[in-house]
Amino acid sequence: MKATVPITAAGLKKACSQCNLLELCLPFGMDDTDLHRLDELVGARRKIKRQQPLYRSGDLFEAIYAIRTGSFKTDILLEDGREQVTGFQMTGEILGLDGISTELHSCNAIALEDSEVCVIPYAKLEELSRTVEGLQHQFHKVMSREIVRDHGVMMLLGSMRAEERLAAFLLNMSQRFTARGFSSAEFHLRMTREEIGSYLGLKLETVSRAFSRFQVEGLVAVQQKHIRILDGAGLKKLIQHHANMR
Amino acid sequence: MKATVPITAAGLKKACSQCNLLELCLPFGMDDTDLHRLDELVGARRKIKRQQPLYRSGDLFEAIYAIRTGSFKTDILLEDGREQVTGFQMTGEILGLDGISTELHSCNAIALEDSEVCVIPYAKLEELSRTVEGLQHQFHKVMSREIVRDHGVMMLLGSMRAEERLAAFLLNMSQRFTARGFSSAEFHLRMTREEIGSYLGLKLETVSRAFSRFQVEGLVAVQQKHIRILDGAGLKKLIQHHANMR
DNA sequence: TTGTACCGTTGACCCATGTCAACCGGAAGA
DNA sequence: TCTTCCGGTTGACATGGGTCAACGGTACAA
Repeated sequence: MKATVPITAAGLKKACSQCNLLELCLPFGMDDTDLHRLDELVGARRKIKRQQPLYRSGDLFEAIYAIRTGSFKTDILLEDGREQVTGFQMTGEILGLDGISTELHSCNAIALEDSEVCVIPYAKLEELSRTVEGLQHQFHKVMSREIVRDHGVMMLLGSMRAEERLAAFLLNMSQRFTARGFSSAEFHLRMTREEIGSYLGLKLETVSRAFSRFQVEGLVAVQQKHIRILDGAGLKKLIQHHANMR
Repeated sequence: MKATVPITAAGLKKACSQCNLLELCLPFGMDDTDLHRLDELVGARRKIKRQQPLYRSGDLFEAIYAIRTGSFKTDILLEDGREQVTGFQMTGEILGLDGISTELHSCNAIALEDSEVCVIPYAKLEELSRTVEGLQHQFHKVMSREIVRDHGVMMLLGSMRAEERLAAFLLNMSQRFTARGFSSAEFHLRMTREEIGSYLGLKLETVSRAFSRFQVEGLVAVQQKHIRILDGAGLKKLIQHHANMR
């Protein structure tokens, strides 16, 4: 099923040390000497077409992936067809950490647009991180950050109301676009209302209505997937001042 | 605030290699030689009284903890007072992984009963796992398992109805008691209805009502915190066959 | 052992969000 | 360029779970 995926093999050395995603990705905080040793780590790049899976639940786990271009969603499917989107990933972020525990992937990673990832063979990563302290430390931080992020989502899902969830989602996206050098106020969402809804534990109609209400209240300008944040402070207030609900 | 916590310092060597929680805890799957090297890792034990924090959000991160006896909850507090319980932990499970990313803890860990933990200084753990492959690998698995578990909770919170959530919770508890050599059918919950509710994204009344309904339907016998599972298969069906909801 | 505060249960009512349905516009493919 | 279909919006209505309140039992502290 995932057989004929193009591997742009590549003797392209200097994978990490010359990558402009440095500050966002695995090598963050590593010094120059360590950094150059990282170059041997990245095996190949892989291009994934929009809507195609990078890996699927049940696939053998062999590598983690760093997103070079594009974006992904990860989701879990229940037997009865229900889907839960567990996250959206942007450039520089790491995919596949779920596979380490059982050596099988436990979720699907689907490209939201044509994308490219760096393949980081896991065995190599463990080996190299035994001698390169900076890598070891950074890798642990990446995993821990994922855990903290997930706890934040649990907070969203467990204790916030529809509008608060959407506000938190928009602020989070804005912040991540900013970190990548894009506008914090204006951006293009790559996912559908349904995918946002699944992520936030809401139906797509509820997401759509919340967007409309935000628009009416002058908090954001929404045109399909194009979002312009007009009052970020207002969005923040929405999250904080809804005391004693749920 | 956490100043006067008793540290049962201890020259008690053989911390891990003689611990009966071996199969559940960090050393799982490590061979004898590696195991003995682990003994140097566990610095001290620490006793925590019921309702007391092992650590709090914002505390400096220095160590992770393995639960020797007792149990804990982890939670996040929002400024406005809302609480989200992000997990319940039992013997052999690891606490504190959230702290690695920022070197500050990002949640509170509160003892649900008088408990004891093994303190594993993080710097030492990183150092040792650079030479002990088995430890490195096992530690990564523990972190990854936490990520997978969190995704499961997101599934609960995002796509399941109240009774499904509670059924999933009970089955999960049952399975974890079984793994510890206790009855899978009869156990004592250490947390309140409110804490269960917070974890499952429900109000305590809803949890209580769901328990009552399960009782009426002959799925479980509930007497306060004492739970007897009468029809585990029935609980499983509840989760799976509620197709096309949410 | 006794007292008490907390925890759990239950009922009545209400509201946020889900459900179902109709319609519209734009992006992708022919 | 044309066509089609998917994604998004909006309305009307249904309902699961939240809210508020009363009460009873139990486990913990003194």
